[in-house]
Amino acid sequence: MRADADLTARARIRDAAVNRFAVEGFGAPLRSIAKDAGVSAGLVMHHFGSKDKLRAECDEHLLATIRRLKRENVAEAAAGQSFFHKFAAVEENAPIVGYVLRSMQDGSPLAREFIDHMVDDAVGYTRDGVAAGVIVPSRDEAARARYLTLSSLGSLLLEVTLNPPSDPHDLGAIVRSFLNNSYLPMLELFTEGFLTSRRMLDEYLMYVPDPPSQDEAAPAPTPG
Amino acid sequence: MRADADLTARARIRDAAVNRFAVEGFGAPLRSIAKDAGVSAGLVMHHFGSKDKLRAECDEHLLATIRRLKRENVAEAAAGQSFFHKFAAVEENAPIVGYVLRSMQDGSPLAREFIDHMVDDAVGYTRDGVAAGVIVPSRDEAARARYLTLSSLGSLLLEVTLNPPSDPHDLGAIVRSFLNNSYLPMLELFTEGFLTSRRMLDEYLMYVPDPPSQDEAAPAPTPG
DNA sequence: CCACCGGCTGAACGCACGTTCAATATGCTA
DNA sequence: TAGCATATTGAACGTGCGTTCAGCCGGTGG
Repeated sequence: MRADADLTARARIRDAAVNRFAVEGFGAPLRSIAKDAGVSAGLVMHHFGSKDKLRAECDEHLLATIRRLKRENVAEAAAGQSFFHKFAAVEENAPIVGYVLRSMQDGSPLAREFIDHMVDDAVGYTRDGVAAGVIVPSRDEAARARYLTLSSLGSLLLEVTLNPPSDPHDLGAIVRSFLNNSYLPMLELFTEGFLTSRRMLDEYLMYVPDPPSQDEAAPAPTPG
Repeated sequence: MRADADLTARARIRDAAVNRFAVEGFGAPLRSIAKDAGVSAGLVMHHFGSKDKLRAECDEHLLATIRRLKRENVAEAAAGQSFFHKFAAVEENAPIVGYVLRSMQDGSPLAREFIDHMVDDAVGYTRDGVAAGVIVPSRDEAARARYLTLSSLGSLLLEVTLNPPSDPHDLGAIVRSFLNNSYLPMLELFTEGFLTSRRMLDEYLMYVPDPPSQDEAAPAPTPG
């Protein structure tokens, strides 16, 4: 609460932590974070109390940043490619993307909140798209939005996990290449589908109640 | 080598390691693995040399088991649902699934090999399905197979990471509930698509060369 | 001037972990 | 029986980590 000297020290540590966490994961040593920020490890404790508190503040700060970026880019968001479109700007804010991916990797509350936001956004986009007639309606819009979001983020997470970038700057290239490889099959699937007949879908619809059923352990339509 | 006394000790340790790794991840302490197996930590070192060697042997053993299970179930594998169908038997071999998911989570070579196998299987299944006329052809079958496999496995990984089971037996319930929630949107997407017009796909096809183009920035999934 | 207070440091503590080692028990071989 | 290899243990070592602590430095108030 003092002058800028205080704030800059805290901010430097926080940013260094975000970068280290994004690159090495949350097992990154506190001492290397401190070194990146040009301070001692003790000072980190003095300012944040513990490593967990530091991470919590990073979470909070990143969530705020993400919300701001979303608000700024909400005009450009187009239905149908919204999940990916946001990551197109990954080059400029690679640390954020890396941090979020690391959060997904260890299932932190930030990942849960981020994903829930993405699902909510997807619900809105698909609702608009369906209303505009460019997206086919679903029998369970919420389930579809969650399915599409989890598929997109999950496959990205898997790809980055299998090919981890050493330099955080490489993350942009990896994400971009992933999108390039995904775009054709995704568009094909979205416009032409995958199955030629309705048989499997119709059979499934005969077995389960059609309304949106958030269920925990319903008897699956085990074929065979 | 020797009598069953030797084998059982090694095997007990290996199985205990698989279980612990599946439940807690690969950071699980060697001492708790040893306790699960009813032996001392030193004996684990004596038999396996190091924790990494123990894990390598777990990897090897699981890959062999997976290959065997695949061979046994290959008759039941049906195109289009093959990725999921395999996991339907998750209740009986939850440790295997948990271990593989943990491997994906940290991007080990086992995960890479497992996924490459899954992609290869998907290529085969879709080829058969296309030949039989039940699956629509793709302009890049390899890319589609990889896309579908990464999406399925990635979303499952994400779901399990966000809702980690404490008891490995719960893993089956989580996977089953995930499949239940995914099945409708997946079947809808596979049979009815997502977009109502071909515009985005056609526009994309105008911009890129249509033949299968493996991007340069990404390490290509070079088969064998 | 002195006293104080917060930013800041380096050294040290304590813990959990992988690993090593000397010692003991249990066979098998000659 | 002696002798030797193997299975097994408990204690100890070394390390990396988060965290604690006593103290230094610089500015501010009295």
